[in-house]
Amino acid sequence: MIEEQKQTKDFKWFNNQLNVYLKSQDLKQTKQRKVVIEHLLEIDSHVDAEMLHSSIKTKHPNIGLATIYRTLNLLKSAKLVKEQSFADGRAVFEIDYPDTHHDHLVCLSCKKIVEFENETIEETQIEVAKQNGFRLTSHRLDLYGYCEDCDN
Amino acid sequence: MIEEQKQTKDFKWFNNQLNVYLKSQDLKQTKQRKVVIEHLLEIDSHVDAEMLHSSIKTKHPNIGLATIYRTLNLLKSAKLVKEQSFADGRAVFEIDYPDTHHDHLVCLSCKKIVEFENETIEETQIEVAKQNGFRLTSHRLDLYGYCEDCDN
DNA sequence: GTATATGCAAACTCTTTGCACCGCT
DNA sequence: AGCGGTGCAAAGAGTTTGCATATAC
Repeated sequence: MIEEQKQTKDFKWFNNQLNVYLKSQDLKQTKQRKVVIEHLLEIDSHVDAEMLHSSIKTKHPNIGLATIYRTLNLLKSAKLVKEQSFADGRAVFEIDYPDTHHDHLVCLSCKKIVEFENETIEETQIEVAKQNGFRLTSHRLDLYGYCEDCDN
Repeated sequence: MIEEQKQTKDFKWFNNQLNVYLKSQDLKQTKQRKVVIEHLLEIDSHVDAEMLHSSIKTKHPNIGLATIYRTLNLLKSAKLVKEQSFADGRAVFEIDYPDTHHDHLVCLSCKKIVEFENETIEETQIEVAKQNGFRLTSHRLDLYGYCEDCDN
């Protein structure tokens, strides 16, 4: 129940953010876009377009993959989701809650992903960029290793 | 001249490493593979397959793109090159000199890539991992922003 | 001589786009 | 009513693969 409340709350917030963006760009809210948001929030971790589409197809078999891609790109423009591309070429998306930047610790054995934040690393990154004449806008840090459970 | 000596030296080392690997796997050394290595060393930075192919086509118009891909994958198996995919989905390759870890600063405008090393970040990463019960084995850090030339 | 490598083109995967129709506002 | 959105299928980009031929060992 608590989960459900949280999801409803997030959905309202997310949907509201999107509406603001849509209005500012003279775009429209649609059933399909709401469905994509619902499923993004339900999954609430890293998904690729295909996975999201399968998840949606069960209840909404008529929503096409192209709409998923178009909606994800729209949400990207609205800065509501982030895109990351991994070594195998697939693009992976995750919700971009504002003011909640985090990096990833990935267990190579059980694939568990732990999110973390570290102020020292963030600050040092800005400094490194500055030293090289760059103005930093974003970064990506993934740490790979073995978690307690898997490291014997 | 110094550059040329360096390249020759690197080529011999690289070629030798590859020969060891090829023998261990009952594979063969070929003209094409040597050409790919030469050009990889000459470029000596991040290349995608297409760029490498253009660079090679001038002198060796008969070497196909498929061979470039096959050779890059071979070198990856031999742990002589690393593959990274950046935000746009293209796979980018670089020579993997042993014991030379570095991270990347990427200009979002001109796509220039600057390599850097930072001891503070490396140490903090190990600590963060430890705090989360992880034993760290590797990591990937990409900083995105705009370089001096592009940031106006 | 035999197994691997190559070149070419076709196939494949992921993502985007063109077009006719649908549905917000 | 009008303009943006959708679904479908086709087109694109990047990469891999099948096959006949060439070549290293």
